[in-house]
Amino acid sequence: MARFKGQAEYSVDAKGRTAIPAKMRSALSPDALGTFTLTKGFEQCIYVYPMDEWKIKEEEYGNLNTNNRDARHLVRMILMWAEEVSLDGQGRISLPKALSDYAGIGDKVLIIGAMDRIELWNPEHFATYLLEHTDDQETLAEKVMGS
Amino acid sequence: MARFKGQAEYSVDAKGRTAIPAKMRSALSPDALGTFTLTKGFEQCIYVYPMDEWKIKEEEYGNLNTNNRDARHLVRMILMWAEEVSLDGQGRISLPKALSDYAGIGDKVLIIGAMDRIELWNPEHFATYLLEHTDDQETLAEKVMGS
DNA sequence: GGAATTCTCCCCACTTTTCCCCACTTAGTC
DNA sequence: GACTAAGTGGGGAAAAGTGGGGAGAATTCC
Repeated sequence: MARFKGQAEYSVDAKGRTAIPAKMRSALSPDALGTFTLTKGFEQCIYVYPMDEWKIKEEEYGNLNTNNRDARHLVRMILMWAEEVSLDGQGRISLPKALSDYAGIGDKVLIIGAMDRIELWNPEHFATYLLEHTDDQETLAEKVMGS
Repeated sequence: MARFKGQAEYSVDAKGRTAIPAKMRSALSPDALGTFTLTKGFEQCIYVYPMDEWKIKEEEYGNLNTNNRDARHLVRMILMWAEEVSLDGQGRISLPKALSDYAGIGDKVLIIGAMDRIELWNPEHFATYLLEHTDDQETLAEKVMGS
């Protein structure tokens, strides 16, 4: 499993391309073949899954019971936004317009490593997000991992 | 498990590099391969985990369910600050800018051994921290380890 | 159906940063 | 007091990030 971490603010050029940090590229499994699936993330960001990780997610969605209205809806919502992109010779990907609109990404993007995925944020949105979630780490850690 | 101890005030050069004290380097497990993961510590310092220790932490985060809002936030908060660095030929690491900004580290750094991790402090911040936490060791020991 | 436009992708070029290596200074040891 | 190891500083090659040109495919418009 890929383990992404770290943060970086990169620019998005006029063609809608942005580089994936070298540190994260080197964390990629060779199975990913330089291909990612981008999709709508929670909290107005873009999730970037390496191909191999995405396969696992896809599997999970495939196993949901499609007779369940909520499951059906969830799968639609996730898949309709999913888009496959590949690294170019310079280690960049190009952001699909629908997704960068959703995330409000202009000419700057904040790239965050979050375990099995990379997240792309509008830097200002992220700052706001941080202000709205000020729970300190100790409390959170206790809530989530405690016991 | 590595057991770091001791303290030292070292300089940070113009390129943002700082040496890891030889005493601590020799306490490293060979499994760490001279690689560390730096991350945001409590009380405005930087935590430095040898790679082998970090792997254990990472494993825990990887098992969290990212469909849970709090878990998602926790993973972001921790991993976005995590950065992997390696010792150079002279036994130094280079401090990522985001972290040295957070810790307010300029051209001097206080290096403290703290069991399984090393901590990096702005020397003045640490002095202030000491003044603000004047409970004497006996009282503390009783509070924490008593009974 | 054909022409024009747009879009995508690949390649090249430039700038900045990072990393590796060499060298000097200081401290500690025999 | 010389030798060895530890800490500090800097030069230069290599890699990473950024921007843009141009060929070819796809789309649109007439």
